Amino acid sequence: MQTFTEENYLKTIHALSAQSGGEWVTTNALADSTLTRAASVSDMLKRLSEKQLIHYQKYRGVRLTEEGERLALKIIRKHRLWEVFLAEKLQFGWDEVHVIAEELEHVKSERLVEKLDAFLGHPQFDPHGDPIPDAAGNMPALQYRKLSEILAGQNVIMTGVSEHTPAFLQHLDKSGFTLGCRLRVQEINAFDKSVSVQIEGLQTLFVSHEVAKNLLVK
Amino acid sequence: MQTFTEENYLKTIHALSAQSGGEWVTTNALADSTLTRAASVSDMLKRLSEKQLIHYQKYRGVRLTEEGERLALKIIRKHRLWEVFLAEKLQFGWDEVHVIAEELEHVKSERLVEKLDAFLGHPQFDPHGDPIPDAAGNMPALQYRKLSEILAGQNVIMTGVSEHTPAFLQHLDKSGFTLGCRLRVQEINAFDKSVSVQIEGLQTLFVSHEVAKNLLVK
DNA sequence: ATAAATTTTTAGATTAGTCTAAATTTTTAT
DNA sequence: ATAAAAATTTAGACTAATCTAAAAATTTAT
Repeated sequence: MQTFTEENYLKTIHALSAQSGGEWVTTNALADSTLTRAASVSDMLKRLSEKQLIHYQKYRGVRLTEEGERLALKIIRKHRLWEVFLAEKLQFGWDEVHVIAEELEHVKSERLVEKLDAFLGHPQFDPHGDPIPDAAGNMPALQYRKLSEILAGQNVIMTGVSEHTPAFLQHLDKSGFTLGCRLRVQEINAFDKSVSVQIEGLQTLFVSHEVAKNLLVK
Repeated sequence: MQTFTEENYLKTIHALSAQSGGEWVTTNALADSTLTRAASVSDMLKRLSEKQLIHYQKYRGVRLTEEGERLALKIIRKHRLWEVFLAEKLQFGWDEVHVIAEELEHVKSERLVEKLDAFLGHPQFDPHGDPIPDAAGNMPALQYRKLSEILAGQNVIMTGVSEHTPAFLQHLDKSGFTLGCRLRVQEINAFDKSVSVQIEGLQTLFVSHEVAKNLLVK
């Protein structure tokens, strides 16, 4: 049985590892993500390594063992299912669900997760478009592109975001972006790579390259 | 801000205090209820006292301050709302909801509680018939009697239970008792005080005095 | 009313998770 | 290739929550 904190480390290691394409995760990267000091991370890595949840080589970094991966995916599954619950059933905004799900994800009942999943109709994606692993830990592999990579004249559908901060999500709300909306890229500014986008049914607007990089489409 | 453990102490002090009709709660009673040792309780009482959440007199016992009471009621509110969610929305049995709600009750979002309350239709009672405090901490005062106090020949409605163990609740399930069911007390055994009860629509059955004491009716 | 029994508190240790400061290892730059 | 910089680990300390064993206070029983 893992503690709250251990679960958070596993989740963070998984995220950083996925983000870097399967690379070994470094102590400092973990310290940044968990808002602790490198020394604290070292201590925790020793503990997780003893529990066989990570492969740990001093000074080199870590990656999850199979068991660690399994546990991380369980936590991610719970986190995303709760996010769906909060957004769809309780009408929370997509900018609000993450913080609350950070607590709910640690509630420890298998039956609860499976019943919640059924109650929600076995959703495949969370309110940010992130895929929800199934009970066996299988994650719907999704191929997407960044809006910043789309050529002028193309039509796409918004499928997700790669930045989850409330500030970013609220900005999208204000602009009129919602998951599933149809977009037409009209022009790309050669100088600053900002994009002029037409959201179907709404007016055309300008999106900075910074924003476009974090908007996922297909 | 309180820790998980502090919240549990407040909740337990509230329960023991209510149970004893407002008496000061003793260290040993708390040790029994929280499954810890008296020494640990003493330590915690000192801490809660410093935080002004309890009135604590060494060797005498404790009771909640106004602030402590307010917090305890918030936790009880959350606990019971989650129990309703688990039973009504996720189809958990009334013997299963308590353990899971023990974890959910510590999730810290005011907005979450209020939205959950609205989603559930502002329920007044949890799946065991216990009243749910409102956002201001007001608890619907309920008057009930124990089935063991009802005279032969009387008709009553089952409104709650005063024993929440899975074993007891499963026993009631097997017998056919459900919240709100109509009961007719047919006879009381003079020797062992066991009660013969007719559950409306079902057959007559015998209930021990022990069980009858924990069945609440009006 | 005082001795015995019970309850409660204190003293001192332990564990998980954190910290700062110092030591060590690895990487980078010349 | 070696010195400087950066990253990581170790050492030692702190807090919350727990424990056991011993001391102190209260209650009970004669």
